[in-house]
Amino acid sequence: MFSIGELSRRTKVKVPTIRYYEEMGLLAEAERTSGNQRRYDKAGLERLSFIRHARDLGFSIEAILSLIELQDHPDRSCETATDIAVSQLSDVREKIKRLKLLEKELTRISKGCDGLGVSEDCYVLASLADHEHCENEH
Amino acid sequence: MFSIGELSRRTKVKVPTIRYYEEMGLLAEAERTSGNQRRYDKAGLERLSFIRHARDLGFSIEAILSLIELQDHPDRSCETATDIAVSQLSDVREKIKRLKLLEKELTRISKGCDGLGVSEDCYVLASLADHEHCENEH
DNA sequence: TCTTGAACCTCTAGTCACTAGAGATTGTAG
DNA sequence: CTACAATCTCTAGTGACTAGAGGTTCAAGA
Repeated sequence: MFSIGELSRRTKVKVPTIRYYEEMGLLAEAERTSGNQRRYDKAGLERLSFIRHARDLGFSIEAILSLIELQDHPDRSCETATDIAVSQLSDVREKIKRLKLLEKELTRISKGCDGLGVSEDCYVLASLADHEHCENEH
Repeated sequence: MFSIGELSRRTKVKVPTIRYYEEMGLLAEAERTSGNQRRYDKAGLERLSFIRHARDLGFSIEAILSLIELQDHPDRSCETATDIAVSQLSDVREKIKRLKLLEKELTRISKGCDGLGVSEDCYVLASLADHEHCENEH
């Protein structure tokens, strides 16, 4: 059994975030000492690692809740879990696509400027003001 | 002179968002009719287009405020504007890098599942629980 | 001129996923 | 036994909006 601080150290999840996850129902309510402090065991550590990993992968709290519910009802099909992962994947791909367009435009914008003064028609500001300069939609 | 709704239509920025931008100091306080409704002209339209474009590119409200301040003091060097754009660009590149790693892992995860049931050791859940499965850091 | 109803106004509260701080209590090392 | 770090609960703040309540104004048609 270890404290919330120890759990935090082991999982790299901040203490207030752990309490927040508990409040959100991602973590079961922890056991308490006689003095009301939370104590955790291996199971708690594993569940928090799961949550942390899923958050790192960009899953929302809500999606993680579904995943956890699934874990707690192993009779159900795994399809839902796959669906959640697949939808997450398409989200990620969409984001990559958008960001690449932005990268292209930002590269163009930040290259164009000679640093001589805004009055000399700064390319950065002009580019942002005028969408016509863009080579792609966004 | 046109109304906030018309401005919204032309810039594709929602009405409450326009009011929010005004409150945040991104837009100057609009002129008002005798009945207290906002009226805008070409200058307002251009500034809002600028803001919208910058937001689309992922610039924060704060960054946009700096950019606007720069526009209002054309005596200053353009370097700051370039700096802001360059830092935005490196943010974007960092995000792309991270997302590509996630894409890889999510692809691996969502391929592994046969949909036969969570009890059969669902690959999605197992992968999320155990970081060791990852082929890369994150 | 009057009426209708869409568009406008302000204000407060909610969203997501935390983060920060106050003020009180508990656990533990020396 | 004493310090003091760590914990507790609670409230409020973050960013960039979004939603809703309840009231007012504008503009077009009769």
